[in-house]
Amino acid sequence: MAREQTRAEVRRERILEAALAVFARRGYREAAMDEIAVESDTSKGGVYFHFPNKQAIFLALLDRMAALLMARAEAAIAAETDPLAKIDAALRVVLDTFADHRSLARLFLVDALGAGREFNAKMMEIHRAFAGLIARHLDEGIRRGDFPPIDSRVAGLALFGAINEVVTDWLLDPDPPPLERAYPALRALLRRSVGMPAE
Amino acid sequence: MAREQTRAEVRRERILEAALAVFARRGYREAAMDEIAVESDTSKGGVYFHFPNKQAIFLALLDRMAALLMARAEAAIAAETDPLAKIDAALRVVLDTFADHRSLARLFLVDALGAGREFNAKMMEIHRAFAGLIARHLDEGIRRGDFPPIDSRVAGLALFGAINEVVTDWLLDPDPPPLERAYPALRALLRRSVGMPAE
Amino acid sequence: MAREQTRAEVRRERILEAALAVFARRGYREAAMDEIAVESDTSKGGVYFHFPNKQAIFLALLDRMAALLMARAEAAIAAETDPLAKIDAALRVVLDTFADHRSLARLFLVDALGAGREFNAKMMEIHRAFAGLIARHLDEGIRRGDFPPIDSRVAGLALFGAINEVVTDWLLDPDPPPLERAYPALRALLRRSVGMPAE
Amino acid sequence: MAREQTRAEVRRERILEAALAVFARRGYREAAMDEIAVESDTSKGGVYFHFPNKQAIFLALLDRMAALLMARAEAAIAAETDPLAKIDAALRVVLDTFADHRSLARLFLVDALGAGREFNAKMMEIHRAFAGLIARHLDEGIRRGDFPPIDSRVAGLALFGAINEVVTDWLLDPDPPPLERAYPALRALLRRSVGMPAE
DNA sequence: GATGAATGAGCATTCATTCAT
DNA sequence: AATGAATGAATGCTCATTCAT
Repeated sequence: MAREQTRAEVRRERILEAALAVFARRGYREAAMDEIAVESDTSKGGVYFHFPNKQAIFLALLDRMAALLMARAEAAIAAETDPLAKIDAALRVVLDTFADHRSLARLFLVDALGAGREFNAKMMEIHRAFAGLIARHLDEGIRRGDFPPIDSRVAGLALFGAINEVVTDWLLDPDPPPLERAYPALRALLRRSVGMPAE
Repeated sequence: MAREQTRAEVRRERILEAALAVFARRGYREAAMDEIAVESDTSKGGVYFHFPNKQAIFLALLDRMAALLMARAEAAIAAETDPLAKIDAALRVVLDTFADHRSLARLFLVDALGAGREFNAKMMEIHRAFAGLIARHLDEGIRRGDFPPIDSRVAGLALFGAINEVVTDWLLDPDPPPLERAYPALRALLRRSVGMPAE
Repeated sequence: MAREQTRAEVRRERILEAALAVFARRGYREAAMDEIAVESDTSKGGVYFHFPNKQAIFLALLDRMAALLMARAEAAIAAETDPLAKIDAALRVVLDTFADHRSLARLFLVDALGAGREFNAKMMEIHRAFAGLIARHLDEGIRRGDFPPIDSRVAGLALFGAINEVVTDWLLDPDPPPLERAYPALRALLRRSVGMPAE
Repeated sequence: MAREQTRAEVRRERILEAALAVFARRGYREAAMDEIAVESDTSKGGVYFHFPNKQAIFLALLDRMAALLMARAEAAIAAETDPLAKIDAALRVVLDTFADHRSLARLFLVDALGAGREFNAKMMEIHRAFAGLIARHLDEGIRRGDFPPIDSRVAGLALFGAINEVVTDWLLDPDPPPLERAYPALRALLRRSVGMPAE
């Protein structure tokens, strides 16, 4: 039976939350453990009791955010049956999630990539997870004859990258237009790229 | 007639070269000015005589690399007349250039993004320059009736992002397959995305 | 009852002591944080844990020395009732204190002034505190009819400056005569300047 | 016959002027040779051709300013016959000169003292020159029976210091009242200190 | 479990001075 | 005489990590 969270778990959670805020505010390199400790209402030693080092905290956050986004995308996809509707749904979820959490998205898409080579492996894993999700649905569409055949690994990456870039551009723009505005064009492009009519 | 480079220009060049090597080896944050000085066979003070700070060196390199890549792509495009051939040519140039300079590409596509928020503006500028190049040719194709209409700004970003992601995946892979292998699928996808047949 | 000093307080004290020695030996600008750390048997980081920067250490020392000197002067003054005796007592304390701590006096009277414009405000504050002390007693003497009236603010500064200069001359002299030797003349001058007979 | 200044002399002069401006603006330590070079419309190498090092420039300026001030004071004194009038005249000259050249006075009275121990000897020399000037006139007054006897060396220092402090206080005050306002009180004090009536 | 203190390697930058041309 | 380049020692400060209590 799931007991109440132990005190340790609560503390751990508080640290993660604080770290997310600090990383989002400062970026990975600029974030100081001191600040995370203060923001989580703990001592520096306390933080190190729960996490072996700074990297581990960041990694934990990456994992958690990736899992969340994946789960949302999967759910949205599962709720639809039509392959085109699935594409639409997933795209919408991703765009909405990022639009709602700008600084988080920035951390995830921009800072994490260059946070240091130690993160490269993890980032590859995450990117591949998303690209793989797309690829799996492509494969299924291809199998069912909805889409013409294509190297789904590369295609998955490419489609993921296409969305990524549009979001990233929006992230780096100091005075960005609403992200939704990119939706129709992106949708048309993605559809056509898999052999469907834009509309 | 262009006179020989002055001593200062030669030195400046040597510093940039050395910096490129060091940045590629270590990433931006890990690169030490000391190492750049040693590698360029200069003193630290000498480096600072030619560049005001570390950032400026990195920025100079980014600019230079972006210009080079843009020029190559433009040239390849200009050499073709058929819109589809233009796409092929540009894609090929980009893939080939990155494939030939892996660590440079890594610096450019991966490290630079997260090098610190001071670089975000410059990165946006560079990404937009490439996306804009694609967008211009899309617009022309649309105007000539080759492609169906689309929001070319978003499409340019998306296509740039698609290529980017494929290259980035290859960069982060510690044991990557040849990058050319991705070419056919990427080509098919790009073609279809602008309303052309895959073949 | 005052508990024993905490470990932190002890360490802080040790750093201040070491800093005083180093500043006195080298002057403010030449003093290196490294040296202070070594001399206080701490690490550089340790010093920075207790003080935010070099300036703060120097400021703390200035404050402390000023307070000490002021307290001694006040005590000596309080121990006398006759206004002339008060002047004598204060003058004696100041001269004795400086004579006993030559390098400290040098730091205080010579180096601190030119340590950088950041210290100007603090130095003005300290000088004014001493001049103010003198001015207060002048005012009282004037009120009691012991001295003829005068602008006590200016007079306080002037008298402080007079003592200052005699001490400073002694400080800058590489082979100085005993400072006490200046006492009789200084005493006569100060007395006369406030309208009292030299003897 | 004094030929026109050689080009070298002109250049030397320009450097001194520029240096004065820079030192007055930044203080000794903060002043960079680079800035002096630029401000004197020369190259750094050029500056070093005319002066062996930074110290030498500062020393030259100190000498020149001290000589100027001394000369003015001597002239003012020589123009009077009455000893009291001489005191008044000299005091007035000093106060006026400093009031007219605030940043220069700051350099001279504040920064120079703490510019580094290398300047201590020179500063002692300068201070003693002024104190000596006062002492000489005191001695003459004593010899003529105008003033009661006193140790004129100490008295000279003290009187110089008194003026100094009043000026210094005015210099360090970010929002100072006119310096002349201190004149009457200072005058009364100085007169009394040498045994003369305040008025 | 938690804390405050302590550590120390690491680093960008400054600047007086030198010197080949 | 003059210049622009080059030098390199010097230094304040940061920060992830450790550890005694």
